[in-house]
Amino acid sequence: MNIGDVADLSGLPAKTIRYYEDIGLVEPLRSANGYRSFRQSDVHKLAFLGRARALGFTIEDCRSLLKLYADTDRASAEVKQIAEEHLDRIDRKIAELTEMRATLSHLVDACAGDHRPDCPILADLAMEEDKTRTARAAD
Amino acid sequence: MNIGDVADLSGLPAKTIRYYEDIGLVEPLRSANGYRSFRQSDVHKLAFLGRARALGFTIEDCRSLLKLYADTDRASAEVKQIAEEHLDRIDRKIAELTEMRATLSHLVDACAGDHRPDCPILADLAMEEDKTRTARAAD
DNA sequence: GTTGACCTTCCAGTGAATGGAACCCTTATG
DNA sequence: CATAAGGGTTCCATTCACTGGAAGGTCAAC
Repeated sequence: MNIGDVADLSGLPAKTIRYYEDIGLVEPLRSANGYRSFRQSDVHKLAFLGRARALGFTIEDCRSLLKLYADTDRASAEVKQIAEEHLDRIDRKIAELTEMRATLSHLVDACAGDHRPDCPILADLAMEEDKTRTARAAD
Repeated sequence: MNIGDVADLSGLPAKTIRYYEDIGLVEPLRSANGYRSFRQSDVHKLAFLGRARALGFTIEDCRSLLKLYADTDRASAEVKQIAEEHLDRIDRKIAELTEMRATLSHLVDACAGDHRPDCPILADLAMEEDKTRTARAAD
């Protein structure tokens, strides 16, 4: 199969598939004309990668997961550990964003958003000691 | 003030401050010895930048916000718009992560995490049509 | 005069692709 | 036979916001 078909099947852009070959995640064969020739197993691997990436696993995680997938003697504990670490990363990220969101939405609510220059958002960023103090006082 | 003091005051690494000069966010003076010489206003700007970045604004957002801050004829609506767009970005990101989190934690819970090879996480990534089907059926 | 803590510039790398240029291969059509 | 469309190929540059490191200049103290 050529790269275009694989792109359609796996949902990954051809560019990305080439990149994945570059970094050694897949190793398609080559046809006589120099075109990449993907086996069924390559397509499967790429779809696997697509789903792992969609869950936010890093490329290095993906590499490990693929290795574990290929190893029928693996311990599921190894897989689980990777997934749990990733879950922690996600939780930390969500917490960070949620905090940003809280502060920001607070500021947005306080801002008139009209033609006048007075702006609690800027005031907060500038840390002007003002009447318009917000949650940032807790810093 | 030299860069080290400013780094301490603003909480930004010296490297980052140099980078911000590079991309034109601050323009410190120079002493005779070639050292950067920061005015009070530069320190203030850098602290502003630090807070804006901590809220997740992009560098380009920061550039716009600084410009608006300097412009006493601004309309707060302009500031608010930038903030609201950013809030949307955050919300989208949180939603994305929350979905990842849900799927992933589901899989983690289903995985024994022992010495045996059977693993619902890998099964899901490989899309094996199995007893261990999860929410992914909705795809 | 030498140590050590500063400061300088410049170059490379991060993650995970993505965009584009320049060029080759295949197939169909005039 | 020419050529045009629609594949494919490689290689290089760019993204974002820094960060690390090398090689070297400056300054204050001892």
